[in-house]
Amino acid sequence: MRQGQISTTGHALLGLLSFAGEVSGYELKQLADRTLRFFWVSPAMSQVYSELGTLDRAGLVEAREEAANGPRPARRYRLTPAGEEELRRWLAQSDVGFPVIKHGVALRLFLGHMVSPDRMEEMLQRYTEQLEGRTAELAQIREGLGDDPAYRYAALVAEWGQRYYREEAEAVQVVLEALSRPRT
Amino acid sequence: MRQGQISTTGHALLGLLSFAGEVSGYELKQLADRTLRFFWVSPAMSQVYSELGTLDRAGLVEAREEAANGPRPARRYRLTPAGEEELRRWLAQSDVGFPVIKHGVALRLFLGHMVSPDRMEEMLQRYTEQLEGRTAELAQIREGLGDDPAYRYAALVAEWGQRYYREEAEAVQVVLEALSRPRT
DNA sequence: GGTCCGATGTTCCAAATAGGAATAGTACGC
DNA sequence: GCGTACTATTCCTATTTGGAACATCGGACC
Repeated sequence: MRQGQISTTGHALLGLLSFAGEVSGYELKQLADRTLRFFWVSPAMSQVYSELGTLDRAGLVEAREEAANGPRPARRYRLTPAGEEELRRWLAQSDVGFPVIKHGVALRLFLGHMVSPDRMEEMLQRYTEQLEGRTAELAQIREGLGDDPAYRYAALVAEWGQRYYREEAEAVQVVLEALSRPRT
Repeated sequence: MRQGQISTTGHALLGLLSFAGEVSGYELKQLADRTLRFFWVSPAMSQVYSELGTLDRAGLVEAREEAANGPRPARRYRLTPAGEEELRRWLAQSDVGFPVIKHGVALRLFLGHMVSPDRMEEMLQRYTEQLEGRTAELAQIREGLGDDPAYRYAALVAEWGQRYYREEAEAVQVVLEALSRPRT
């Protein structure tokens, strides 16, 4: 939890800023929802703002107040050289924990002895549909990235994600089949 | 976040208690580390105890103070009928969110433009090793479950997990190959 | 022109979670 | 008899979540 002062979320936001140029907290949250969400928890609105405050005080991002006479004034943030340095340092040094999953479907399957077969099947079916939706979303994102070398790594992650969703869908089918077989 | 008074973690603990019989907070945490951890966040020690307190006050678990003259006295908890009912209700009614992953490896791959190729490869290699370790752990657990119908669902989850780890390992290999190809 | 709606933009608050440190008693090997 | 590891619980702090509340702007619509 402790690595200097900046949390993992803080570093993730620095990472997004390294793509984004100059954005408001609101836009940063939207960017997180379009990217981070697929492999990390997209931080809450409130956390985006409080984290930006922390990063600002640490000199890792720079805020620019928009002219008050323009449209909707907003504070826009961008990465500073110190911020980029900190991000590189973190990427090089921080230890990479094993992924943590909060898998509600697996949790409920685990407690299957307390769930009606109908409900279980419905749940798995619904998950399959959600997976299709996600796959489509990700496919569209992947397409949008093209083969622009600037998005090389994002593309790799998107492809990994698509693979994962496909595999999950298959795994669910296997479970459904196992459940439909009468237990010995 | 709000579903009566009991959090998701609370319900997960109720679920574990439905397997465990009568256990102390410490044992419950250990059980969570051996089971829940593979598909959910294993709650912190402190949270296990505070959650047990909440569940107790709600009448969903029952505490029994061990005789003070015995060995290490411990408060042991077991599920009450009301607790089982609540668990069934929750399983039947609560909505099942799409899984959330905190995937440090994917996060760092996403930010690959700021990571040295060596570090990236080392990280992916290390993840592969961790996956092998986890697969072995899970295989052992799966074996321990045998084909006891009492553990039917646990076995399904364990098999799903093994599948997932295998797939992750393959996906990492694909990424490693893509990275080793010179970019066009 | 006025009015409603949805998107933008930010702050605030309460609760849940995470991650350990601190504290103790007990068992067990040596 | 002593050190070490395991059992057991409590406490503290920081992080994270999930929204409500507030305000402003741009268009759509009548």
